[in-house]
Amino acid sequence: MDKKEVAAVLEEIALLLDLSGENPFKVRAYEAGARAVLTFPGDLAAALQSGDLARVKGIGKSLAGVIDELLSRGDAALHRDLKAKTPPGLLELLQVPGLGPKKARVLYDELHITGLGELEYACRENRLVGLAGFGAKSQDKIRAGLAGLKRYAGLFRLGDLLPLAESLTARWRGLPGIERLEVAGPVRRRLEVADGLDLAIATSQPDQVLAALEKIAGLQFASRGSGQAEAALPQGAPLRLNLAESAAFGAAWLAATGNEGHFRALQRLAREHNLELTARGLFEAGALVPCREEADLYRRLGLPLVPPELREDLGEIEAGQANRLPRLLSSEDIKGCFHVHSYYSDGVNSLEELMGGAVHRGWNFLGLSDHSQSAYYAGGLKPPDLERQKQEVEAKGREHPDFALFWGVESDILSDGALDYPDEVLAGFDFVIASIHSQFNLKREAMTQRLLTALANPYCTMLGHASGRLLLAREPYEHDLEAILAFAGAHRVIMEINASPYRLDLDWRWLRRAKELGILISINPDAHSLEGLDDVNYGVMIARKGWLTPEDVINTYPPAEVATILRRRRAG
DNA sequence: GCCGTTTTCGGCCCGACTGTTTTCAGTCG
Repeated sequence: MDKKEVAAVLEEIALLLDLSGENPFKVRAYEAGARAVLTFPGDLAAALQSGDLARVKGIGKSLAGVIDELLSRGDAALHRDLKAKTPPGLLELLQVPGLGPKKARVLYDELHITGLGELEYACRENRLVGLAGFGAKSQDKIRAGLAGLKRYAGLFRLGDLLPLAESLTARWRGLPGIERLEVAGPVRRRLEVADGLDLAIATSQPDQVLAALEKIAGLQFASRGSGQAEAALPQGAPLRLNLAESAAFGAAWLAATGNEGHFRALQRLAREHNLELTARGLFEAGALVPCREEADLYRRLGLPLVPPELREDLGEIEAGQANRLPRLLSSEDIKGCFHVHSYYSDGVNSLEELMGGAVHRGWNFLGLSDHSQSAYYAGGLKPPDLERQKQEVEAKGREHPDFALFWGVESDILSDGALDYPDEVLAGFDFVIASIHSQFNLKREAMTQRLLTALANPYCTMLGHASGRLLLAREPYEHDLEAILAFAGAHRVIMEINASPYRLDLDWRWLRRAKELGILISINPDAHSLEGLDDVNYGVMIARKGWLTPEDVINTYPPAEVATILRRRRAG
């Protein structure tokens, strides 16, 4: 077990203890232990052996024992026992917004509810009203929460589907009968959420391929039509296969990639050229025009290859005809990033490690930004912590003169729009990311005003995760994004694409508008670990989807120019 | 369960909001 897995078990123990009504301080001890494990700098097993782990704050005798069990056997008796005595389905209830351990426990004890379906039924029967601590409003809130969960059912984040797509294609390429295998569908178009995974396969033996996949991957193809087959992946997402002869692969891949509007527009264009385009191929007077590549097909229609991210029927065909498709940003253009958390707040790595991670990725700058003081739950930095961090940043700067480490902060935007430190403290940072992390339920007007007040602060360099959404988990707060973008454009406030696959916020649908307004974009991984730095790639996908070029994105600028841009904003 | 010590037991404990209450518990970030 690695640190992450150990910490996850400790967290689940905390949750299970909480559900069983244990002493809240004991619960907190396991939560703190999980954090301590996650942020422990060295090797866990070695530290356990040497006794170093027992000296870590937050890890006492009991936790050290549990960790020992986890490392040596892969599980722990306490965890097993708690799971055994917790009714299955009780954990599931905690997904519902507004339902925590206490209330979930009441629902189980009083109504014997152990799952979302039962909970929904109980709400319909009006049975929650009258339970201790429940009333009409809490029942309504739970019902709304359940409806929200249902709305998300059957949808999956790009951040889950894309790695899955990559591992499956890597495994299946080269299977007998498969001449070519490519990702298609919304995942290839880099939509932030999708209803499944589409693959396009070139083969002259579709039956043999499907049989091989059934055997090797344990798939059961529920439907199997002409050139198509569908199965449920073990991970829960539907897998749709589109099979075609190599000579028609271009059309099959294009059709399977979509979107529908884009493909239909191409079909219309084909008719204008006296051609017929279907998922089975491109035809001229009934005869197949061989197009193995999508590019062949676009060329026949008088178009350059439209990058898959742009295929949303949002003017990309017209732009292609006018030869005005943008030179899209790519991961190779990235030279660094902002919005990285260290172990000073809720990240797990040291400054040295994070800088190493940046260098390893071929970057030459990094913008460190831990949480500000009001973010208690995330270990937000008080002024003395800032002083310590500043000294370390300066020391690192001297040690690594070829690398630019910018010192910043992710400042909470307080409810009145103020930032989380006085101006004289803010003035000490190289940059400030202003973000909302609490009080999400303001009315649209008040929330917009709050955001505008924050942006009007000259020390606010950029706005973090503008909408506050969590994909498939939390809707955006109410706000007038047009007004916010207009202000940002007029006052040179940078807008973040939060590249965490849980956020992807700004939404790509607003990026062309942002560009129109002259806004500079920063692709921010919101990294809490070294691996988190790679989330920049999701930001690049979203930027491409929003037609952005390297010039639109601060991550592509050399460090000296970045520094100038940061200073310029302050000068007003 | 952990910590710290005036050392083996008492304290730990953010702040806002909501909804259920009649002074507070639960939830959330």
